[in-house]
Amino acid sequence: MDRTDESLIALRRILRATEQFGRELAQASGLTAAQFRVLQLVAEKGSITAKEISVRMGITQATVTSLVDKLVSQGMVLREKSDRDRRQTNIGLTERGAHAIDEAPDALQQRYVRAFEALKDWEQAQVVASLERVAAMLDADDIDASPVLDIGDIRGRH
Amino acid sequence: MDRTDESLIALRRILRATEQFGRELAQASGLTAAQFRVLQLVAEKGSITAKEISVRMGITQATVTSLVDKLVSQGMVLREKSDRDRRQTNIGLTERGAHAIDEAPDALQQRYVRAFEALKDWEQAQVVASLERVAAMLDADDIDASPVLDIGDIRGRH
DNA sequence: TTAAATACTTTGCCAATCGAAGCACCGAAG
DNA sequence: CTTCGGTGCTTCGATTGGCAAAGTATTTAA
Repeated sequence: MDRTDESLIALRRILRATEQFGRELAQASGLTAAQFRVLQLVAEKGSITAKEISVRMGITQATVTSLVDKLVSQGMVLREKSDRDRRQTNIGLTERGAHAIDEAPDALQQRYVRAFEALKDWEQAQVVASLERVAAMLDADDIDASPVLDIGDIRGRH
Repeated sequence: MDRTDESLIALRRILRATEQFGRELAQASGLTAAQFRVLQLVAEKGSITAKEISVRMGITQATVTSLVDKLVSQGMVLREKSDRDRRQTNIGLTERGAHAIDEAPDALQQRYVRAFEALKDWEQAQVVASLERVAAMLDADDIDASPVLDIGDIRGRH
């Protein structure tokens, strides 16, 4: 088996583990993975528009609306019309939301974080470099958006 | 920002790109990502039971049934009662299924594969090593849950 | 002032997934 | 041979995430 296959297999393992991760998170926090990601974005920016969430997550606004609905009904975030532009809705974190962020992820990432931090310094550096490299190789957006000519030309219909 | 965060961010990028990947695959092949994974398992083993699919994919049998239903209705696979144990259903690949496997994935992995193969030898080695390491760190989770025997019982509430 | 663009919501749809309940079948214990 | 608990699968009813299209405000350009 060649290296390419090995790398694909490892990738698949990563994906699989992560899916599982997400399901456990759902269990543990009462939030689903998608809802949690929204919550993280809100927390990260303090206040954020639906539009920006949709762009950052790569989903449509309609979907954002429905995710935010769920978070609102759980009291995790709240909507507020923007004053600057009254078409916009700013989504902000509540106490509960902040609390959920603090609690939930910890349990989930802990294992990975611990293992990662147990690596030697140069090992960590190597892992980060490799992950970033892989991310770049996979990231279609990069390629679409970049002026690079040699890749992806044949792909056609998008 | 510390290395741990960097690695988590890169991981997230990988996941996101992969989701996108899946959606493109759905577009290109008429199969969804989940259906495609089932198809791959069938192809890999030649003939496989629903149970085994559910274990390998980490989903319930109910879900497998519905995925296989869709593949059957598209003529990609077929069901056959096992002779050895008539409770079991063996799921086998059709011509069309085999064909779909040959066609679809290629177009999709191409981007990654090309980029990967463009790396220098030592870079490839490093990427593979890092991915495997990360997979192992994430999988640790599985190890808790996966003594295949007790799965689904101990974990209880799902 | 009016028309086009933008930000969001609503509606109606589909896929993936689950748990619970049901059916068929196997194997072991009588 | 009959009965009964476990196993493999399907059915049913929900929920979530996701999308596209149409609708509602609101801003901006003409």
